Parts: sequence; structure tokens; C-alpha cells
Amino acid sequence: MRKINTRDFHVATRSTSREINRRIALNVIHEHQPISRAELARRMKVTRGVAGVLVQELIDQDLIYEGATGEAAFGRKPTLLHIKSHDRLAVAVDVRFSKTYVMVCDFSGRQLAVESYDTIFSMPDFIRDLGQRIRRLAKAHGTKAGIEGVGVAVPGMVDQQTGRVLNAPALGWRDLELRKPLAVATGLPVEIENSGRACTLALLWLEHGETTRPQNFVYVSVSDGVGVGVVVNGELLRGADHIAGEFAHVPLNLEGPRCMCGAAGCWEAYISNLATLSRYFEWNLYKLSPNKLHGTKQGSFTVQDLIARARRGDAKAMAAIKSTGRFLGLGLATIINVINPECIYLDGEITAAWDLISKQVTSGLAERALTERVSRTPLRVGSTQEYPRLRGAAALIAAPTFAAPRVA
Amino acid sequence: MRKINTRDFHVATRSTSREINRRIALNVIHEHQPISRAELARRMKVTRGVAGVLVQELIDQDLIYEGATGEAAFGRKPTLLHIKSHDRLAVAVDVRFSKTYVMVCDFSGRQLAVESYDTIFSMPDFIRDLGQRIRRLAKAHGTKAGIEGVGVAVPGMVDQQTGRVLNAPALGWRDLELRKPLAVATGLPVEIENSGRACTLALLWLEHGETTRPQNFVYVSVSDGVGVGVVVNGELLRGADHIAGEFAHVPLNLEGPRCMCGAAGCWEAYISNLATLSRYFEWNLYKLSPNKLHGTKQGSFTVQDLIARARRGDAKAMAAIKSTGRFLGLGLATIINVINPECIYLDGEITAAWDLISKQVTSGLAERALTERVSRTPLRVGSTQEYPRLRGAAALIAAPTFAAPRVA
DNA sequence: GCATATTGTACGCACGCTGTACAAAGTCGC
DNA sequence: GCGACTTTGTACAGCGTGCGTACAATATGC
Repeated sequence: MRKINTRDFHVATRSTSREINRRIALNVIHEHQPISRAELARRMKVTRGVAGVLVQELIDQDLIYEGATGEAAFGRKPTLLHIKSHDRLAVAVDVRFSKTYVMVCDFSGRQLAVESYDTIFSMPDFIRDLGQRIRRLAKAHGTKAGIEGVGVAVPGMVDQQTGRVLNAPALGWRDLELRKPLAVATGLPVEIENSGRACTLALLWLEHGETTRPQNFVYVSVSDGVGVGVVVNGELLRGADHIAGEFAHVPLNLEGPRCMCGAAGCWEAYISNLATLSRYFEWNLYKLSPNKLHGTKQGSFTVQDLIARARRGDAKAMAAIKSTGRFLGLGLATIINVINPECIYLDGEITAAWDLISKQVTSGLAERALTERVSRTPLRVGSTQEYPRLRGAAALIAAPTFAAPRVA
Repeated sequence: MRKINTRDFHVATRSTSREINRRIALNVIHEHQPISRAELARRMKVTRGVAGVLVQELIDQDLIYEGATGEAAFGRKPTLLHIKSHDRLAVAVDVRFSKTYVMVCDFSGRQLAVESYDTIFSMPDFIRDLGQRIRRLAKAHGTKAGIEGVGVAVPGMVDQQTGRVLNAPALGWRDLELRKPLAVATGLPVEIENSGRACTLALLWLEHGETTRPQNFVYVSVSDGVGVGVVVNGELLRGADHIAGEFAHVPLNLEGPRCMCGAAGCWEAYISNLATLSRYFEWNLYKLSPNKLHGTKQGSFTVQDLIARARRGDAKAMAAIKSTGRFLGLGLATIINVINPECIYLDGEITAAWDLISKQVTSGLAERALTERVSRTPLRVGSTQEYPRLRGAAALIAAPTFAAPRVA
């Protein structure tokens, strides 16, 4: 039950019904393709006549196409419809501390080209260089429709609405314009988003296997930092200033280890890769200053290495990993109590050790979950496809085509 | 940008546009009453013709009525329209440990009758007794339209959808049917909800002063327990199992004081009235068993008394209150980082001491808020009207009349 | 070749928004 | 007092849209 916003509503016109139903049809086709007009009509519970009109309009808009004739036991054989995502292209950019990745892909997230290069930390230089790369890629791979937009995933807080990077500590970016100048440099629409939330959008919007995503879920990525995206009623939680969903810095203990955000005892400070390694090497994160933390993580020893040692019988490595698992579960309990999602998707280096830590995670989770039922919230681990961040950046461009129209 | 749920969507029919616009009109009238048809048309950006038709239908449905003729500098004088909430009645029930309150009120939340009595803890007896009371009240106060429903606010976790009380520790209710048997006993539709979330619904749906509520806010009530309601995009956050929003049991410190929920270090265990008093009387909550906690709060010394002592110069009382203020702020920071609301409404006994604790609250909040901007999220303190829980219970019945129709 | 079944399209009808015209009701200036 | 002007509220033709029915197209089975 939603209250109508009396300062920003959308009155229905005589074409509103059609817009709504056309969009529903597109989504039903997307989910059940290949599908015939008759089957679409049955699923939508409208007459075949209306379904036929909706389909024709979607074909005229180049959103779907008629494929092969299907098989049927009796009667006329159906003309099967498909989503036309293969010649609609986007550029996806993933900016990370070490490298920047650029991908050309179609609207289903299928990659056509990927390249990476050392990240440029000066924002003007970054934009100039990236603009040239994108222009070159657009020439090389652009179809007749061309590239429809650029999505950028940034590791930090961004204002998705204004296109500003608010604070990306890993890159040293603070309160910088990104969307507008990059749009000028490329001549394309640009959308930016926090990398964790971008991954969440990829889960929500892009093609995947047989299973369909729930309408209420949370995505958690554990890496150098902890990224979280929350989906409520099929919509990414953005909040008043577009920075909602920051579970990474919810405290587990106010007097806990220092975190890169400046506070102490954040969930991230217990489960990030750095935190896991520090447990093994007995670094005292309580005493380190925030900028010292940045330096520490540049070591060449990774969480993957730690997991390998644990598997080879290193008891101390095993203990460090299991401890991370327990704190991971304790933090997930908070997410579950607050958001009550249908399931949680987990990603990050530590998930490679899931067989070693799953017990600790679930017991930590059960310790603080408010009901027995929510303590059984399914955790889907490491099932994400390749380049989740890049796919998420692409989703920024692809999603508006499929989104529900704003009404009332 | 919301994704369409392909397993539960609502196709637009030829009457959908009218339904949408009629509901928008009702809400615009609700917010700007008294208002003329012409003014309504301007605000909705439709022609006066359509506005006239919408108004006529709302009059036919008995939702609005034509009032006095208004004043205008030039031209024909407008006929002013009003919401007809005064003869639409609901029964609101607030179940608390000590007393149960029953109110008859109209759809704007205006009370016609209130009575209270000692709470009956046996669920069958409770329902039998409450059913009789409601039947009697309905006879005494029912208009020709009669009472339209019963809303019940319960201090604990409820499944609003199935009408079951999952766990209300203060009442000793656990996994009990409430909605169905009460509906049978009264012959009326019944809705139940957690009391904190009910208060939130009252803020969202019922009439209030000049200011209109934002579409994104959080309500926090600090009393024996801590109740929280989250509103996102004008809709109460309910989650997959209808128990979302439980910020009360987010930890501030995993090794903190014991909480009634069974875990340790919950926010509630730091800021509930019991927690505040325990700081003054130096009760050791770390050692108490959960069921001992229930007994402790039955003392006759209240937080109000403590505030009075602080105002009279009792330094220890002042310290206890200020400490609660700091922990209140630290927990609010978590809410702000996760939900990023436009504002937070605060209620509860401790807000009577706001002048004493506001500094502690805001500094605690700033300590952990992720950006300077969100650390300035407005806190609206103690501005709620009388009987917030009862008004919230009434909102359960009144809200569907005004809610946005489900589309797409 | 005919009955049967299914797909896809065409058409009349009802419903709803759009724009224009016009009556109703009032103020202002002379 | 009376006409010019302004605003409110209603009426009506027009077009977009979904709904129900009818029918052609296409394929199977006997």
C-alpha cells in the first residue's frame, strides 16, 4: 500500500494503459522467450487481439523480433518472439584501485570486447583518456544503432542523480563531477553508480539462467571493502540522498577495530580481505590510523593465498577464515532483521572458502536473527557470472528499457 | 526504476486510467482541502472537464462532499470540496502490558470514544471480551455506514498478512491467531500490526497540521522497547515475511548488555527505559537472564521521574540520561546510513528530556554518519499527537481508501 | 477431404482523456 | 444600471485503448 506523492504524481492519460501493458508484455517476453503471441495473451490475461497490437508496437520500436516458427501438437504453429538485446550496445566501465576495465556489451550483458589499463587517478586525465577509449571502441564495435550509453561503477559513494562522486577513498576522489564531463567527452548518456549497487542492478535486470530473481533481495560483496545493494519491491533502495544501503559501516562493536571510513568496529572492519589477513598476521588494526590502512592492503599476499594455506592444513589460517565467517554471519543477521529479504547473494574472494566457513556463517546468523524462520534466509554464494561490476555498469544503461512506467 | 514482477503484475484495463486519476484526485483534495474543481484541475494538470467527472464519482462514492461556496476576486465563485472522513468510523485497539485501550474514531484519527481496561493475557478470553466491547461501541457510536473495521496494534512481531502474532514477549503471546477469530467475534474486517509500525502508518496516512510528511522517513519510539517503522517511497517497509525494519535489535556491541530478545548488545538494550534506569540504579544487565529483565521493569520509578531528578540537579540522573542520548544518536546513525531517510520522527518518554540530551544525540549521530550531509538529517521530536498507537491502529483501516492503485 | 484445434487479425463497442464551446455567476468600470 | 471581463463548472465531438466476437490461416488426424 503506497501513498501517492501529492507533490510529484503522474496523471494517467489515454495512452497510459497502453504504455503499462506494452511494458508488461516486454517483461513477460523477456522472461519467457521464445514465446508466441497467444501464449503471451494467456500469461497476461488479455485477449489475443490486444497482445497482437502490443507485440506489433514492440516490433516497431525494435525491442523484439519474430523468430522461427514453433512446434505445436495441434493447430496453427506459433510465431515465436524474442527480445532484441543483441544489437543494442552499452559501454561499461569499472574503476578500481589497480586497474580500470572497459567493456562493450549488449543489453543482455554479453561481452563483445574488454580491455583494462592502469587506473588514472587525476579526474580530468581519467575522463580525457576514457573518452578517447570509448570513442575508439564505439567506432570498432558500434552497430547501426550505435552505443546507447556509458555506465560507470565506482568503488565509493556516488550521487547517482547528480552524477557526482561523493567519496571514493580507494581512488582519492572526493566531491568530483564525473557524469557531465564524461558525457561531453563521449557524446553519450552517462550513468554512474556505486560498484556494489551496480552489481545488484546486474542481478536484478540482466539475463541469467533458468531461475528468476526475487523482488526482495540483498547483494553483499566482500572484497577490499564491503559493497551492499538492497532491492525492495523490485527497486534498488536509494534513499533521500541516494546513499542508502550502507550496511558495510554498521557497527558490530563500537570499540572494535578501526575502519577506513574513520569510525571503529564497522562490519567491514571485521570481514574485509584486509581484516581477514590482519587476523592471520596479527596486525593490530585498533591502533592503525585510517590512511595507514590504505597502505597495508598493498601487500602481495592475498585472501586466496590464505585460503590455500588453510586447505593445506595451516591451523592459524583456518582460524582466521572461520572467524571472518562468523562475523560475516553476524552482520548478515542485521541485514536480515532490518530488510527481511527473500534471499541474500554473496560474492567476493572469501566465498571461495564457502565449504570451510558456511557453518560459522549460518551459526553467527542464527545467533542474532530475530525469528527461526528468517535465520533460514537462503544464502546464494558466488553464483554470479563473470565481471559482475561491468555487467552492473551495463545494467545502468539497459534497465530503463524494461522498467515499470511511473504511474500515480 | 522498478522492475515489473512477472509473476504478479496488474494489466491495465480500460478503467485503469480512471481509477488512477480518481485516486490522485482524492489525495490532492485530501491535502489541499477545501479546494475547488478548477483548482484541482490545475494541480492535476487535467482539464476542468475531467476534474468535474472525477469529483462527481468521488461524491457518488461518498468519499468527498461539496461544502460552502468560496471567495474569489473575480468571476464565478468556486464550490469547495472536502474529504468526508467524519462519518467513516473505525475501531482502534492498542494492547499493552498494563492496559488495553479501545477507541472509536473517524478516518482522520479524531477520537469519539476511548476506554481502557486491564489487559487479558489469555488469547481466547482476550478475543471474547474485546469482541463484546467492540459490538457495544459499534452500537453506541456507529453511524448509518457503521464501523468499517478494527485495527489492532500489538507490542511485538506480527505477520500482518496472515494476521498471526509471531512473538509478543511483553504479553507472553507466541505464534497465535488473532485476526481471524476477532473478525468472527466482531463481524468486522480486522487488521493487526506491530505497534511501532502502526504509529508510522498514522504519520503517513492520517491528517496532521500544515506540514506534509515526506515520502521517505523513519519513525522511532523509545519506551519499554524500541519500535521502528521505515517508509520508503511512501510505502511501509514490510519485507518477505513482513517483519522488516527491526532496527531495535541491531547491535551496538556484540558483548553489550543482555536484551529481552535473547541476544546481547542490541540498540534497545542501550536506550530502552529499562536501560536508562539501570544506568542510574547500577543494575547489571550483563548478568541478568532475559526473563529476569521482564520483572525488573515493573518498578514504580519511571523515566519521567528520572528526568525530573536530573532537572532538579541530580548529577547521576543527568549522566544516565545523557548516556542514553549518546547511544540513541549512535543507533540513529545506523538507520541513517542504511535507509538514508529525509527525516526521523522520535517519540517516547525520553524525548521529554530533549533539551538535555539533544547535544549527545547529534554528536553520537555525527560520530558514525557516513557523510556530513546525512549527519544533518532532521530529527522531529515528540511532535506526534495524542494516542499515536491508537491512531496507527485506525490508519490500518483508513489507509486503503487513499492508497495508490496497484498497476504494472 | 473433413472435423478439430490453435494462432493471429479485424471490427464494433464501451470507456476514458483532450480540446473547445458555452452557460452560470460574479466583479469592475463607467 | 449595464456591458466588459473573469472564473467556475458542464456538455460534446474526437481519438486512443481494452474487450468480445467473428473469421481467416495453418496444421493434425482420421
